[in-house]
Amino acid sequence: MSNSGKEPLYKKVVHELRDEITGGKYEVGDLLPTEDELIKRFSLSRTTIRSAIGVLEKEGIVSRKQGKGTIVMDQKISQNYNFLSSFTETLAEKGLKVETNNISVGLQQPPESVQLALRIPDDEEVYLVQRTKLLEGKPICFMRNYLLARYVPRLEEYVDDLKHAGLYELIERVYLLNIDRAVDIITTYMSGPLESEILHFDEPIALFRNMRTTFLDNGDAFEYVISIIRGDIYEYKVYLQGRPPR
Amino acid sequence: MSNSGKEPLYKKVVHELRDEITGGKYEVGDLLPTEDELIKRFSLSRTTIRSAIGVLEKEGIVSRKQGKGTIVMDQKISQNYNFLSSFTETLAEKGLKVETNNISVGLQQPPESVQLALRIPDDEEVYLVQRTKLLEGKPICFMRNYLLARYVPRLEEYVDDLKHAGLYELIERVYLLNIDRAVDIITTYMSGPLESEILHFDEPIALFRNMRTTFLDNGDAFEYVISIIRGDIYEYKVYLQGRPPR
DNA sequence: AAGTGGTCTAGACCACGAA
DNA sequence: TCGTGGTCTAGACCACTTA
Repeated sequence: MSNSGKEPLYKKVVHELRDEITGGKYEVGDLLPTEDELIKRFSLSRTTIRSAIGVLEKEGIVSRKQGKGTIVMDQKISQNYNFLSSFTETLAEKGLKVETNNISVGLQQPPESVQLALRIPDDEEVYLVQRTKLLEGKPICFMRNYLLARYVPRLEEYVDDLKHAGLYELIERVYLLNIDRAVDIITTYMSGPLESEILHFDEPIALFRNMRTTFLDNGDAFEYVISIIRGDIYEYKVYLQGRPPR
Repeated sequence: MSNSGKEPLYKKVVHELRDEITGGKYEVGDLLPTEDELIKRFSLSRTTIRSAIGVLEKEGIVSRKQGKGTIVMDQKISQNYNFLSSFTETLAEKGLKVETNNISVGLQQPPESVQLALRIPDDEEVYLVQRTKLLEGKPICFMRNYLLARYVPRLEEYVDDLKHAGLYELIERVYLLNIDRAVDIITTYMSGPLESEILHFDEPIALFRNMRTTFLDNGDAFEYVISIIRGDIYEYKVYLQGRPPR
């Protein structure tokens, strides 16, 4: 396999094999071609082929068994869970369109809980971005993002962009920051009057509260987000693989 | 580095480096020794060192940057989330002890929702295991596990073991099955009278409903579990890393 | 016994980041 | 420019599964 473009060879193998698997060339439980066969087919070394299969295994769409082969797993269960996606992106994958409403941005002294989550001193300023997410015109989610101000100077000038683009997209495009990991803590509680008003429902319902801390690729905490989500509409999918280390 | 024992060399490197990181030898944001330094220290090839660092990266406790080095991330955020743990194991990690109560086991024709989740015909029998989990003597969780009967024959004979050991432990020890992945779907709803009675609370509260489908390492669905969990006590932590493929 | 994936070596060149 | 991690080769031997 020649490499005229810039993409690494092992990634080309990943793409080709993933397309074949999701395209239905193999049934669930089928064996992928052996490593030797793939070496001949792509004219690549074993190391390269193995690193490609390693990517597919990490994504959960194949499983390797010594002495047996590489088994095709059910791709229905191995969607893009557990990757860092925004609320909008998650629903877009299901073919649902999310709009943003009632955006407000302001510079703040962070409350203590946010200082703790971001591990910052109490004189470090943060931006508070508040907005409502609508699914098919109806409010489904209310979000409060606290962002470290020193990373996103003059954020208020970009409010209009937020109406049409995602916050993460803005951060990566305008401020050239690399967000690559986060921790979500998900709890649930019964709605009160404020939630009823913000999300436009009448009877009390169960709500998700998602507290996310986002980290940059240098290890610094960068953002703390509290999302209040209608529990009667939304659900979380979490993909679990392997036993814990140790 | 000699290999007198059976453990692969790269895993020894993983253990040694992980111990150093969690033991506080490096601060968050510090650089790990370069690959060349580790090659000399362990007297191993670059490939082996890199595969060890790859494991640590997958666990989220380091992050590699081309041209810069390998950065130590905050191990507080990289606990054993997203690995396949039982309810009991998850709480045990926090130092909490969970007891099991009111166990019942029976052979059933599965309801349609379970047939769908496990992808089995409607004449395939399943065991239904029901039980209550207690945290410090108080009910916190009610679980209904549907297990494919052909994988766990005569399960009812092991009910007494379930009082003291976890279900997964029993399955791995007695039936020699390898469970290696699962999908959780988490929703929330308001409790009704039945939930109040089972979990012993008075006022209506918000509950988690966790629907887990468990898969064996051959790709077959094996078990479907519905857990009802008190939302005022429990929380989920999900560790997210990297952007989705494609 | 044969065939599979798992581990490991000793090199090579490339792409990126910082000085 | 130099040092870092990223990719890749062509081999070797081992461990596990199946027949």
